[in-house]
Amino acid sequence: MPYNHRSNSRATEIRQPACRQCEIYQDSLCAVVSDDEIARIESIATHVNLRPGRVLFDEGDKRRFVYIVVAGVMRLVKLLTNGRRQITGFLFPGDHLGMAAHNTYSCIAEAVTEVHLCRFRTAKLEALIDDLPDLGRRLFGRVYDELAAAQGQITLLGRKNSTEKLTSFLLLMSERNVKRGLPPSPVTLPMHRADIADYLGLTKETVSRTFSQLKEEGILSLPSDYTVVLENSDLLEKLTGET
Amino acid sequence: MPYNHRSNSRATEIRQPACRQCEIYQDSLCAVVSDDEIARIESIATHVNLRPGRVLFDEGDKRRFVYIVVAGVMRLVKLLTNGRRQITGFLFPGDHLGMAAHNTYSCIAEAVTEVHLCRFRTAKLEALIDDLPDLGRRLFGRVYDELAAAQGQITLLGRKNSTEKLTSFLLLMSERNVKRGLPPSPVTLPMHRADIADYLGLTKETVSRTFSQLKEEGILSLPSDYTVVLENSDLLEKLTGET
DNA sequence: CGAACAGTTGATCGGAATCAAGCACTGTGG
DNA sequence: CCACAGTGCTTGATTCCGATCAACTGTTCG
Repeated sequence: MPYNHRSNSRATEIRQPACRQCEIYQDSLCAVVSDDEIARIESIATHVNLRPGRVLFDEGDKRRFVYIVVAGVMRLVKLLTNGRRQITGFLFPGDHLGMAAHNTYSCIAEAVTEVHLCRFRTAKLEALIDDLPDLGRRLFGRVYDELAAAQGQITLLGRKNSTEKLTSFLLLMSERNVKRGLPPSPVTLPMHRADIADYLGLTKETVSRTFSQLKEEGILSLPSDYTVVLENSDLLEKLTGET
Repeated sequence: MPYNHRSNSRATEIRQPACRQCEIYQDSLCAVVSDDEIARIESIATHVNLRPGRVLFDEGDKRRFVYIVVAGVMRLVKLLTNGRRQITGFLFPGDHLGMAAHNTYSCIAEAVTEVHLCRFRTAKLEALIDDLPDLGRRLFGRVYDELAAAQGQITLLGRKNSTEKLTSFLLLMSERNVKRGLPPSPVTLPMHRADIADYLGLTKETVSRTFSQLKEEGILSLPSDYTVVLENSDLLEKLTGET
């Protein structure tokens, strides 16, 4: 399994719900200012760990919990007939999952790597949101960001070719690095080729071929299967098909 | 132009902002209970009309206004190099557009038909949302619905073939009918074949061929280019590729 | 060691795109 | 009034990109 050698030690340990010490709390919903607010969030939080590949919830399950990813990576999956699979998103530390207007989950949530989650009872969190307007506003902003990201993904899937899809994906991952204060390259891919394929609407063979082609052209190099060095970001950006 | 013969008379007339008399207010954000709330919404609303094809705002424009569709249909568009175009969504009466976490619009908004919109200054609406928790909650629910719809569209674009795409689209339009209290069939398509193609990630030729094939198989009939009669909904549903 | 798994590479196939022509309807001007 | 240009839809012929099928490599783990 990729990535886990890096996250194993931290993700498996059950952390006491000490939000102030949590390394992601500034980037997440829990980025609150007052001690009172954080205490109230803390009081309703419990914790969950997941091994790679494990299902957190299924499409259609009763929506009892909302989660925040503390460590590791999750994937959201939709299934079609013939075993076709679409990954609608990857979730990284600070991202939340399980919020919705309906009382069932709209897709499957699975662990890509070893994962550590913060868990909230839906009703309790929603009550807290009603009580803490700042929390609601932050959640609001998040959801709109997700919606904008979804529009980007729709455009990618509907109109981009395989090279444009993969380069767009790599740039997105690189930008994630920068947001976390890391250098844009190298990019560490926590997921397998098949997951990248199911995210980009391709097959793992095409993903592999496109990687090889970009390597051939000197645009990137692959020190390992899960580490991508962006050798020419300018050229990479030109290949995304975006205006 | 399709559809306009039906909406012309109503959509072109400038309506006084009398929310209680507005035929979509029960289905929209403005579905409030108290007279005070509706009065406050009314007080910040102005009105806009658009001819088919006109651009309401461009991607990257400063986000000054939020809109609600009162009559007609809008499309949200993203452009790529080579003039490629992806429609990320169609907006019908009761739908809103222009809400976001950022201060620029994330895509182009254009009128498909003659359109009548309610318009709100971003800052004023956001202040009102802070003031009226019910309004915020309703908006919240809407956005989550949009997110779930986007996940469906992602799955459609990533993994469905042309027949599955078109049948899924027609069923979606049929369900819209039912929600508005209309019979599931016939479905009136307000947009051209090229718009359907750019929504489904196909070409207009493929859309046309797929319509012909479904007609051939007796699954639907086309009294006109813009009217689809679903002759066999059960079979149509089986063709969507969904589990 | 060998089975299982992930990734790569090669050969072939097929579905949708592309290129092109024709049809139906609409609106316009001589 | 009718010729004709413009627009949108359909249908046909061909092409091409990515899927599929298959073989092989390298790594991990029991």
